[in-house]
Amino acid sequence: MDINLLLSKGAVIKDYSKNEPIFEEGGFANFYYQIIEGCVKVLVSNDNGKEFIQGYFYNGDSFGEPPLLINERYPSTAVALQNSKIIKLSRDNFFQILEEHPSIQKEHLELMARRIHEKTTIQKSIINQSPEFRIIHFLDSHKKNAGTQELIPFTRQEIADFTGLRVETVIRVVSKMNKQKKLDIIDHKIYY
Amino acid sequence: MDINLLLSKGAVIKDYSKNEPIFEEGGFANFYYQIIEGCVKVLVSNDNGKEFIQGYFYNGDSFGEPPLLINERYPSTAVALQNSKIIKLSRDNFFQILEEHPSIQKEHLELMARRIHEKTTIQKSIINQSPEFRIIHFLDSHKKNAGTQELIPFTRQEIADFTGLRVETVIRVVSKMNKQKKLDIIDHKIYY
DNA sequence: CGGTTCCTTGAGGATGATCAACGAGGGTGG
DNA sequence: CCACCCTCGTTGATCATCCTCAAGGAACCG
Repeated sequence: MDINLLLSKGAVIKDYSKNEPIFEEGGFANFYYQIIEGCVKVLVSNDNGKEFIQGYFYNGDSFGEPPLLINERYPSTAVALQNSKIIKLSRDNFFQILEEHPSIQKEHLELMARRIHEKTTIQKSIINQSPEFRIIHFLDSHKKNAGTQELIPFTRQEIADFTGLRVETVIRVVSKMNKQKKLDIIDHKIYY
Repeated sequence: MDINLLLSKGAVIKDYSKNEPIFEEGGFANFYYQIIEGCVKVLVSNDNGKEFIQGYFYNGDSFGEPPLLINERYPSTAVALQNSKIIKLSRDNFFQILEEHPSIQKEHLELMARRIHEKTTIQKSIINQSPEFRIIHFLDSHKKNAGTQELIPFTRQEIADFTGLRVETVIRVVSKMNKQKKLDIIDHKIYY
């Protein structure tokens, strides 16, 4: 969404430092957040501290809208992965923008639809049980261009957190896939 | 959404018989669907035919919008659980309604937000691994009123399909929970 | 060079899936 | 009314698999 529009409605730009939480699981949703510069991770964690990554968000992305739209508590936590500039707008003003700009509302509707679609395919890959299947789905969904082989910019721990697996499992599966020529590992880096 | 409005835009009412598919995984999304009378199950299935239920939908509910909104293929399948009357509207006319009625668009935005919220909490309960945890989450989310104990109107197979577990596991966990007084089983029926 | 962070390997164990078999109830048609 | 067939619930035994725990190696960075 246009930053000037946000500012004109009273949005403020806030700096977050690396690892600083932006909102936390269980808290009420009072703001619309959009990244101006930096990177944000949204995750749910379970009782043992194991975390499941919902997504990474970058410049221009908004995040955490669903609880804001339905006046619910956050089921997830958002933290800055680097020092980041984030613009935040209060709920009332956000709703006002949606009302005044149907095209923005439409954009958000499509965005929500896209997130649901993503979540459904992720659920599918998780239910399919096999760790290899889950990892392949993760790799596929993070490829920019089909066809060409590219470096995967994620650590094994991150892949584990995205797929709900454990690091060791990811390492073993990935190295098995390497032997089967399903991907390449060069200097510990994964190419797929 | 108001049925007369849908009809005025050229929607048609179609009868589906029990177990008849309404749309299928992999197919393109061309219609908006809303139930007039009956019941619909939306599910994803994996390679072994195991199914994971996304949700049941009843009178007045719409379903299958996300792929329609973003012009994608269905990741899931919808089937009628009983003989049902369903009203369907082509994509173009659906979009036209959204444009002409911002309040309807807003409703759908909120609906999508609610679905995301649900999915996130379900993911959370699945990642939390323990079958008991998953089943408790399912039971909680299907209770009408907190506080009072009510009959759970689902078979063990359905609970299994909602939670991604196997029937036998559900049976064993539920009967363990019964022994631990976390719920009651009377005449094979579950009260929670 | 010392400290992170990330990657790797092995052994062992827990647990849910799988397979097989059976019981119980409800509805239907002969 | 009874025999049959469904669907649903139940139980036990076995198995495969991923998690857990523990330890150490490799790469990177100030």
